[in-house]
Amino acid sequence: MAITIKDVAGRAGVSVATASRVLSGGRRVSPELADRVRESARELGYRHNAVARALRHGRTSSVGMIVPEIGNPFFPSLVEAVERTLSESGRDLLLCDAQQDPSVELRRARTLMARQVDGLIVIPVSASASRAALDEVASRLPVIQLDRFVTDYLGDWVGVDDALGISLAVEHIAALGSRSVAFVSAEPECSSAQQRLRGFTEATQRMGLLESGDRLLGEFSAGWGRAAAQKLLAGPSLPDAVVCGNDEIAVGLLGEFRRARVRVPDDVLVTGFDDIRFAALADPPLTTIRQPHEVIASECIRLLDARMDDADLPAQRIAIAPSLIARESTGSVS
Amino acid sequence: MAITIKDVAGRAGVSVATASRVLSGGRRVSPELADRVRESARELGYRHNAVARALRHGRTSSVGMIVPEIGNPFFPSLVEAVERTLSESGRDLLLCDAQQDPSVELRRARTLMARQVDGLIVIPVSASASRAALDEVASRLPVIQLDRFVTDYLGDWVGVDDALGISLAVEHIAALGSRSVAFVSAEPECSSAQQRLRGFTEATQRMGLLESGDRLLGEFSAGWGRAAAQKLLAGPSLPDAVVCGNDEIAVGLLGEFRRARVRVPDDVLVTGFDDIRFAALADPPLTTIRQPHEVIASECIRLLDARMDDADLPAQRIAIAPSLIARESTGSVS
DNA sequence: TTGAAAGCGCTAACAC
DNA sequence: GTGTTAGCGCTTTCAA
Repeated sequence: MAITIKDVAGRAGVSVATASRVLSGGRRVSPELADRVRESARELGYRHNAVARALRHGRTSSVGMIVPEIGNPFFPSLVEAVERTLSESGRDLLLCDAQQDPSVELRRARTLMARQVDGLIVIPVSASASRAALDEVASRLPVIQLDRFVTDYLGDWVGVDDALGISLAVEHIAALGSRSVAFVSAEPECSSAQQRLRGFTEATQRMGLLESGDRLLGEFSAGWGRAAAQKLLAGPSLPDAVVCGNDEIAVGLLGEFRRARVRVPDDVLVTGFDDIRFAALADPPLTTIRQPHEVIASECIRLLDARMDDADLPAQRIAIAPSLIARESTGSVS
Repeated sequence: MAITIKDVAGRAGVSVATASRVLSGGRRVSPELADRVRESARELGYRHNAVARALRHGRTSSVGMIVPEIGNPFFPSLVEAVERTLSESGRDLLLCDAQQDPSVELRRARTLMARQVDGLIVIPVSASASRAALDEVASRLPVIQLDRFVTDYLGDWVGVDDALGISLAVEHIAALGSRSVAFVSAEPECSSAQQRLRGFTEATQRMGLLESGDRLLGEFSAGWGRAAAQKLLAGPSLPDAVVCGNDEIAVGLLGEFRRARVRVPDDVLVTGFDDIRFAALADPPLTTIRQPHEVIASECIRLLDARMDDADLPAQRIAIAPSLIARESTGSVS
């Protein structure tokens, strides 16, 4: 059996109360006893039991996080930033993967609640079907929606301003002289897809651009990018530019254009969204919308802490402005 | 305060023991009482407290995992596979990021131990400096090294056969007629880098290939791939082929070759390692060595469970054979 | 300043 | 089959 505080106290010849006071920082203990306790803890190799502490305290100093799919290259950077931010305040992250399935998401939310996480960060799988999980959790625990949000759900959210991001892309290609522009993105199943679609519609109208071809809506994957490129290529004429809903789509699209000997940016401009690690390594390097992960993560934790402090705080929705990173796929770099 | 089993028992008019028996499956309870208990649990919205259960049981049904850097595109797929495998047996994953720093790695190991995880999966940051963390953990807890291992450390390990992987790549390019071959990889700081280097040396010797240029050793990043490409380009002549230590390096290298108008595979063949998501989307699509994540993850959990069953089991090292995925970067696809 | 003791929520002997 | 109770390891009153 592991060493407990009782063993430490026994060896130091003090009560467990005193040992506890020394070991968990709390109240004043005479220097002499304190030394004896620390000494015997060291000798015995004592390590505190966070489970027992949590049961006693009613807090676990841990935060749960549910991600739609950790394999998706955008999420790990967010996870990394959140984990780092939490660790600064001595808290740990319990990470769960929802496997893109709202019912898995709900199960994960329940196990995290059972584990008494102090708060929960959710990137919802779906703008509608994730509602059940959020409602159930929110009645018991501080929850922050990260990156995506559930439609008409009144709860805290921190993420990038998706619509603004797309409008940055549209303005960029318009400034480069594009008149006709296609949009390749995901079906508006999650809020990112919805907001990016809305951003596209509004920006193109505002700027009086022609929309070429249908808006092609599939999923946030390179495979869909490929398929969409084929549809565009099969059409009567290519647009001047293609704005993509995320980088994976854009990379797939670039690959298919390359295969078809369509030159980017000479024949058509292409933009992505997220600035994932490989955006800069694509051929050509991809102009995209960068999300400031660190800021998003730290705002998320700040909001979570505020919510933990005061459950009655009015809900906040924090939309953070992204920035455009111009690369060769829009010809902006020689 | 949250609903406890006491509340449920009270409302059902039974003892907490009976309520517990019903709610946590255990022993026989008369159908009538069982129904009453379940009913009142439902009405009150009772959810069990895993922390209390863990304190009582001495098991948390959770497994810790420490990853060198979750942002690195290879690790998320491993994390995903591990998380999925664990969830099949009702266990959760506590994920920590070591930020590529052995001292962070040690701290993370300690907090995971404090949280009483039932076992720990570590992808060591370093083949030498990660030793301290492993030793400290292993004296108290079942640990499995995943993917990488610590030199001369006698403990379980599951991963891909790195040397074999590289030799597959070398044989592949040799079969395609390459005579001179360069190796671009990371400094042998972690075991993957070490084994891949060894695999390269042995395979080239075995096959009587010329090694062209120095082995270029930097880090597992696209940036290093770029830099290494420049070094190769600055040399007197390009090798017939470049075998890269991982896909990120290869992708960086491809980018730089493209910029320099070196044609792949016409002028030089290039191979990667890992088969990350973007290997197939690179330009040209990258021939690489695929790691079977699912198999690796499930073997890892199997071994962890075996170790938890019997701490005296002799250490096992399970090297899983990777496979070569031929793509256009070695011209294997028309 | 220190110690004794209660109790966080749960489960498993142990009694009945 | 059911209830009573001890106790997992820890912190924190409450007394001394």
